[in-house]
Amino acid sequence: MDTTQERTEAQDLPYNAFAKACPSRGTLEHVTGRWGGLTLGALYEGSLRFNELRRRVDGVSEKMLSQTLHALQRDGLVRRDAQPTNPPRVDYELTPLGRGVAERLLNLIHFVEGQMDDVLEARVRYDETRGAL
Amino acid sequence: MDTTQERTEAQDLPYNAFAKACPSRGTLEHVTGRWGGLTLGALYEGSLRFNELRRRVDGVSEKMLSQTLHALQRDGLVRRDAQPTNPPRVDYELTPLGRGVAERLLNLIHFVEGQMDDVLEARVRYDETRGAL
DNA sequence: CGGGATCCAAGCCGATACTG
DNA sequence: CAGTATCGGCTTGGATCCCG
Repeated sequence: MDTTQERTEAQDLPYNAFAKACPSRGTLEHVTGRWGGLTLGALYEGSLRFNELRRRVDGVSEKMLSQTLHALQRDGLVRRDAQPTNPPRVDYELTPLGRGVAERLLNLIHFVEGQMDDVLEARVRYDETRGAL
Repeated sequence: MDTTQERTEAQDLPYNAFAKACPSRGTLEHVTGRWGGLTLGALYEGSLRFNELRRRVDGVSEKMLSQTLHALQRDGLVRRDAQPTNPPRVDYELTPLGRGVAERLLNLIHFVEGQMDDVLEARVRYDETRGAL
């Protein structure tokens, strides 16, 4: 049990996202960023080519997808497999580490999707009371 | 069938975050946004006051915390409990819905924290090969 | 203490054009 | 097909000041 009131909540763990300087925050932001999560989610079903991915992640621009992919690749979550053919063919797939992240992410995504009716209802109630002012 | 080109695009599932127009994307962004995840995570252990929360979520500004809290409250994930005392006391706590989201979020956060050594190592490898150019 | 309002810098991100 | 480079608008988000 916890006698001290100062809980860092992870005295035994080396990384703590709640601390400003922790590097896990950066990775978390790549992963939960606007396109990071959807990109990892899309790749969970299997490897995809650049433009396939673009169509899957509806609304992402070339630039942002490219940027997102680079960040994820650098963090070791995505692997890039380029064949020097003509026309070029480049496949992106999750690393084992990426699969672990994507799994948790999809878990969250699906949960939220499943609760959207409640969320939308809550919004209406909120806007009724607050928006009336 | 769908003769018009304006597709509501979720014939089998009610919500699909991969579709550009799906409202779940908005909620997902509140939840996975820069401060949303950490805020929900911090509240998972119990209700907190505004400035307690601010200290927990290291680095967040008043403005962003306030903004984040409003969005989460509107989505029905956080409840605000204000006592009209002097000085004022306002407690924030998760709703049952918020607990469900926070659980999945913490799952992701802890997983990433646990893999940071691998991530950092991957970054070094990436920078060695690509940064050398 | 618990915020709201404002100003301003940094960056996110899309559109476009170009390369291999 | 698979990207990179650049420009520019719009948003994000921090700092500051203010109020109940």
